[in-house]
Amino acid sequence: MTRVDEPRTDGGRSTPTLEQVARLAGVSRATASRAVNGGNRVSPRSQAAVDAAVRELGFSPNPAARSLVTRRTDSVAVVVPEPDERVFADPFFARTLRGVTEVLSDRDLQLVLLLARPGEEESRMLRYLGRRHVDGAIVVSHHRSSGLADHLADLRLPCVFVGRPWTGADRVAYVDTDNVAGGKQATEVLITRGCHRIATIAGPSDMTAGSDRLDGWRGALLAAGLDDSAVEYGNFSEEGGYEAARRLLAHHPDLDGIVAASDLMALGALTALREDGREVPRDVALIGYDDVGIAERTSPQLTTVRNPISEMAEQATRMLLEQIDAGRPAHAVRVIFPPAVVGRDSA
Amino acid sequence: MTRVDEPRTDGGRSTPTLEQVARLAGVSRATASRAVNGGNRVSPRSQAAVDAAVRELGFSPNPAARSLVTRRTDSVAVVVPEPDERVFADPFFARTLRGVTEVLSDRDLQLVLLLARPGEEESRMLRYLGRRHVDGAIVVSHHRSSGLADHLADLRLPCVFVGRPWTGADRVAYVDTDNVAGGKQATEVLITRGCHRIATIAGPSDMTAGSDRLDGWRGALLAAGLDDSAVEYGNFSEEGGYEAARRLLAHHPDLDGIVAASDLMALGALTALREDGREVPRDVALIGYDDVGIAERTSPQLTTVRNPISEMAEQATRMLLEQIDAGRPAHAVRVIFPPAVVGRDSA
DNA sequence: ACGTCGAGTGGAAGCGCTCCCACACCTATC
DNA sequence: GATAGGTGTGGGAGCGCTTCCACTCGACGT
Repeated sequence: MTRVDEPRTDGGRSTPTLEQVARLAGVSRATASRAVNGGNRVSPRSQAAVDAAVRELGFSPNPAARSLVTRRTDSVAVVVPEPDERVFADPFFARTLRGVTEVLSDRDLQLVLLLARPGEEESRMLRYLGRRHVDGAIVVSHHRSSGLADHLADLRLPCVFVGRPWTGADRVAYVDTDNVAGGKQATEVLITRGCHRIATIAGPSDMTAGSDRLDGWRGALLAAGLDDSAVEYGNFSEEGGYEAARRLLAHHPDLDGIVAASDLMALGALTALREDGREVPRDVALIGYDDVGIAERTSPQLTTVRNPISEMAEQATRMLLEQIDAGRPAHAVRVIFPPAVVGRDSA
Repeated sequence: MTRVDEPRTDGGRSTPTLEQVARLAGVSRATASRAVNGGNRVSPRSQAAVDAAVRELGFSPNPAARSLVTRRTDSVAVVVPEPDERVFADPFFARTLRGVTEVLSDRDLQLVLLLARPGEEESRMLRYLGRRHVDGAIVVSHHRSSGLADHLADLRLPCVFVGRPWTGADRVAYVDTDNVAGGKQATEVLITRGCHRIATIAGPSDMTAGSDRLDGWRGALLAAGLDDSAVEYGNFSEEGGYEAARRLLAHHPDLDGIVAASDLMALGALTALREDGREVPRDVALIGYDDVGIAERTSPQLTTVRNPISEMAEQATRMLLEQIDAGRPAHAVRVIFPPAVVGRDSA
């Protein structure tokens, strides 16, 4: 009984092709293709035959072959040009991602997460995008990020930025919150409260969110005729906030209000204030920014400014889908969401 | 029919193909292909000509066309069958992802992150994997997850699980830590300390990490001739730990030691103990698990058990690459890492 | 001088799919 | 009855790439 062994490379069973489906269903490959893709202009009879064949063979279309001809990949990238892994710890990022997947799942598009630290990884990422491995990209840009917006505009790849990019903001679409307004509102809360000496712990100056919030703080103070010299910078982290607060206390011992550009920095400030024997909000009123979970766990609970993160992400994704649908060229639209003060106990 | 060949759709400039590169370089498409792909069996002359043409045209190979023939996609998935977005907040996850990208970047493979809540999203994910959109998958499986291991084994898709899967553990490769040993070691710390009434706040029983650590706890107690009846379950979260600790205190007021299956749960227990007027570690010794950032921020600082998370992820990825390189069939290897107690102040 | 070899090359055959087109075949409409 | 329009269908031409194969051509042994 000499039996010729099955080809071992595939374990005997190679993946079925549309050709085989068509043959089994007794139709042409063209009809089988139509049936598989939603059944436009296919008779119920053929449709049923193809469906049965697909089931029997366990057929699933080869995405490479498909996108070779359709010129679509049915996947979009979420680009995170972030130097360190703290992004993950950042609830902002998680929510953004959820917002994106939410919208994407309606359309059966796949999400490809591209993490890239600046440098070699970033250029690899640009290469990846340049090959049009994806139909479009959502860029969660926290940083000045080496002209990513311009790069993508040059590539003519549909893309939407979450958060205004530093450069190339006029060439790509983006969604953002009005950070100037948010900084202003936060400051006004303290002004209304009767604070006279209001400091700020600003975010990194290489991030639009940081510098915009600082501008808002400044605008509110000037409008109220107050001094705007008490500024210290932090990197959005708790430690940064702690250090900045200590510097503020050293240079401006008379301060009675602090606007922090993030809840984590406010948390650090809280510690510094406590150490300095100042009670919040009695001695110093404090307001944070972001309202992503931390603010309600501090004591006192943090008054803060909330951004509609999920909505932003969903909006960005919808805008991306529009671009993808409406042919390649991107359009420099922008959508700005309003922030909202969430009053709690610290101010 | 006279065809008017006016490709306006591309705005004049369509992406260059290998054909054009070859023509410009004065070689055949075959040679151009070889030159582009590492230049095997290509004369320096041809190589230089092709390189120049590639640069001039800004050519980048079409990945769809390439994978249609090579049958590789040069990308691997990280699968996260997690019901909610807390995964992102989990430092464990972030570190895993970093470990994976670390190894992947050496090989110019792209990471595709697949998030899927059980249910519709999960079946979409399986479809995606079934189409062999990726060359392989790393599964970060926290859950009993509907027989994912079996599914993937059926698909004959190279894959490695991080954390032993509940079912199908004999059909897929996985890396894990020895959670039984970890639970045992943690418990032994308390025993050595002189605790007599040692309770545990166990992880969810639908996760191998949870049930293994519980087994370790039990084993240590029995070996020491101690009672193993003080068990409460939590979902690895702070709140869960708090509630579990309260139940423990109610049912076993004489307890003098608690082994928590996660640092977050230990944190919750810390609060419950404080509320109950018990001092840690004087009245009750407490030990956590994971050592991912939280443990050193509590007061007292948490004694805990550390897992080599990055190493696990890197190992898993390397194993996946081996599978991918060595043809399709997966091999049911397993690599178990040892946990290590990190002594701090709480026990 | 002969064969032999390996390096370098181009022709051409696909990979599996979509979609244009031509062609039936059926109603409506005038 | 002829014209128009719609529907379902299959043939076939690619999409852009890799790779098998056949071939040439110098360099080398004998």
